[in-house]
Amino acid sequence: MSKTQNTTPDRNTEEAILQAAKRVFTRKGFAAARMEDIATEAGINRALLHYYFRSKEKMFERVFEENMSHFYGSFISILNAPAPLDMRIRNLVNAEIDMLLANPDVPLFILTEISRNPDMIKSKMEKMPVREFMMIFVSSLRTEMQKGTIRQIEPVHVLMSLMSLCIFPFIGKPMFLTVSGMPPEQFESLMQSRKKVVADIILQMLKPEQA
Amino acid sequence: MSKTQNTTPDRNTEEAILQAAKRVFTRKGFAAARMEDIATEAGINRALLHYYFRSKEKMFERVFEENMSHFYGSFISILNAPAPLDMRIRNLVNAEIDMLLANPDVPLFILTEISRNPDMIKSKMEKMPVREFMMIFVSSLRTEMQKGTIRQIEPVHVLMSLMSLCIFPFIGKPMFLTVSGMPPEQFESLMQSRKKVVADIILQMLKPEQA
DNA sequence: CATTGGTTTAACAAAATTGTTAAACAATGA
DNA sequence: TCATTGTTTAACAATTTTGTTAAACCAATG
Repeated sequence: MSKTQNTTPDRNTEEAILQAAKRVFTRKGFAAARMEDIATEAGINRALLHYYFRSKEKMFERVFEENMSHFYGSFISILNAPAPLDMRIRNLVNAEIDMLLANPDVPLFILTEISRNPDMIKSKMEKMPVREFMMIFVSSLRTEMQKGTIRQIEPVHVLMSLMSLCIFPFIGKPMFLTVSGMPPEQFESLMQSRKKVVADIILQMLKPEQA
Repeated sequence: MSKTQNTTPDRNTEEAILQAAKRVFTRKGFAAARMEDIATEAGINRALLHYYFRSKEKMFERVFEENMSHFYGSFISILNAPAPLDMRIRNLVNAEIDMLLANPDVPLFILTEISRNPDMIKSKMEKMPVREFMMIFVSSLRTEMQKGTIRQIEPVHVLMSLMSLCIFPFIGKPMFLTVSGMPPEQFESLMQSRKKVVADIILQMLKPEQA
């Protein structure tokens, strides 16, 4: 919110509200988030939320779309870059984990909302080039298999493993910290070391059999 | 609900309500679940829910505890069994994936509720022997490392990978099906084939270096 | 310095959701 | 068959949450 009032629509206020909404929705999900929470987070009162965004649903849509971009955005560009497969995988894992460190609550948010409103995904998904990404990835694997440079393996298991290994630790973080007794500050450095671990696992999966 | 009314408290009705509550809470989470939804699912009306369980919170607690047992239950017994490490890992993965096939919505439910109410976990967790499980697992890995039968590797990464590879596909299922275009009926058989894939990955992680 | 126009708010209204109660009901046993 | 007792419900009350509005406010401009 701007302390100094303007005669033109206040982009800053709108943006500040949207960012507050993003924080609250992303942490709590649609159903548990209260308009009051968002107003407080933005430092204003509820009526103003409706002035800028007519309803809770409309605000949520904006937040969902932004988070969707974060979630899928990191994939896109990397696998197009012309580089050896192993480097592309290492780059992908690094970018993905960096994105997750910057947006740790996004995966649980996205997957929860999708599970609970599966129809939403259909429409939103079409705006995102996710399927293209999948196809590119799968077909580069198949090409390498033909050449015999990697092992015969279902590409779907490779992709599923890659995503699982990167994303799950962030979804399971609170449980993991409690169970392990690890101090929260240490989590980031664990994820940094995890970049190499994950990439190594995936490349090991692909390595031609030898014994 | 029982069609025939009794003069003694009706265990069946109570149980039927609890099962209905479990289905609804597990699919929608606490905040999005409506008492009305649960009543409808159980084939009765709302007042009866309060007759058996005073409040939404109390019903939820029962459901949460049951789901918590499912979530952690499969781990416990297996790693105690005296068998070679590789067999114990294969058994663990098989049991875990079987549990998930029977309760596909449980992980997202548990992790969502824990994220949004981290305090709850502290108290509930103490009733579950999860930490013990972790300790057993970690120390058996360390023992093998001492003996040189497995590679030097952070046990925490092994455990984290194991859980990620098993659990994440169920959390990401709706997204995954949409993105891949795979028909839902095929998901179960994918998970069956995944048992071997996951166990192989973990054992590969542990195999002494050789190249 | 008064008017103008966007901005902000407090107070209010409407809707959705949870929780309560008094009375009807159905099976059992006297 | 009638009274008893646990079961079930419809109607109601309370609370929580979302959405609306009229009026106050403030900066810019003439």
